[in-house]
Amino acid sequence: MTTEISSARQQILETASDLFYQKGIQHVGINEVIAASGVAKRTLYRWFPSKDLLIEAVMQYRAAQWSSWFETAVSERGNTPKERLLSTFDVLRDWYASPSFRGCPFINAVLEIADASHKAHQVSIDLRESIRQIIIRLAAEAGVKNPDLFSRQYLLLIGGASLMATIEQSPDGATFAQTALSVLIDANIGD
Amino acid sequence: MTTEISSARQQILETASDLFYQKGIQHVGINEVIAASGVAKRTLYRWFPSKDLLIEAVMQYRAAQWSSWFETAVSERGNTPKERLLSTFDVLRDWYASPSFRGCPFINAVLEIADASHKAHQVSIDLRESIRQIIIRLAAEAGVKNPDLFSRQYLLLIGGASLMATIEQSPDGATFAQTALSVLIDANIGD
DNA sequence: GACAAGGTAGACAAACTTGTCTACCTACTT
DNA sequence: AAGTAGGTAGACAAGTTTGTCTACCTTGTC
Repeated sequence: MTTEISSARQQILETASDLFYQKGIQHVGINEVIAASGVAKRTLYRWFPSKDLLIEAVMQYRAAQWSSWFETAVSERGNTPKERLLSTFDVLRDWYASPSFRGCPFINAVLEIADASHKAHQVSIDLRESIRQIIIRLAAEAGVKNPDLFSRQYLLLIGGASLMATIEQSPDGATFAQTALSVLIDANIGD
Repeated sequence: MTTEISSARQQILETASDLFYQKGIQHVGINEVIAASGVAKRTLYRWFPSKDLLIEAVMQYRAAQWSSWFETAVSERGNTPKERLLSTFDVLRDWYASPSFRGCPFINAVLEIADASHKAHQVSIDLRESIRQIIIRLAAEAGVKNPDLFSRQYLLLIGGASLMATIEQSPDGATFAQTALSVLIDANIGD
């Protein structure tokens, strides 16, 4: 067997990830994933005993990818803590403006699945918390007085910007958020 | 026929509205709406020739209700323009804290339907615009220098707060947003 | 060679979904 | 009375969805 065949699980995961994101989790059935990934149904169920488990695995896979991407992109921008904070919305604006953007997959999943007990819901909560921890660190470095409150306000802005990008199909939310964030930073430094 | 029977359409609309909101649009089939509303299938299809048309009608119905409720609640609070702006998040916090809260129906619908060409998507866009117009008016009254930008930042905050309430099941996002909004107001007045 | 692991195609089946239709009823208007 | 409008119960049907299963293949290990 070649490497390709021994990575059927990976192929399924990536294919499902793309399809779920592009069309919506509830709009893509497992037969579509099978057809697009080129694996047999037996194989899919061998690795993912149910659709819910596939969804969960996909969300975890995407969360790991997104976190990695975000941390890397942010760390490569800005020279000062404040710049780095603001640059996060430059990173996001690029994402929102990309042709394949179809919303934040972690927000999408929670609302599409509409079940707070689903494991994918917890993945979203965990990801938000990891974003918040990044922001707390950057905010503290920038001398923000209350990094905890600031990080929660940050989550509001990032959520709102993502929604604006999704609903109004405009990446400008990132710029509005950046402007607001700059005001919040200045209001919370130096007093 | 009694009044009750002549309002079958209204009964369907209200029942579907509740079910779609509580369980998710894609998770409720028309047979469930029929069973819960007590109308015949023939009657449902008489008034709503397809599920999509029912969804559209429901979203329009909810948008009218929501707008009315929001305007009224806001107009009854605050004595100054700034207070009125901030009070919007008091109104929203109460909503987020209510037992039946399950997210913003207009955000939910867009993400659940996952089709930008669906009429319900436009309903959400229009509602956001109507919120924005309310905020532009209040902001101008408060002396905010750039009501347009401010109103867009407001949309970010209201979207983010709704998501926080939905995903983290915490109404505190409204408080964080209120704090941020207060800073934004102060930073945009008087210079 | 025998067995295990991982793979293939796709048939099968129960349940669900949306929408169409039959047959009938009630109340109102002309 | 006849016709219209709005209503009832629910059968029917095609298509979709998730999951189970049959039959077979390839590769690697013992």
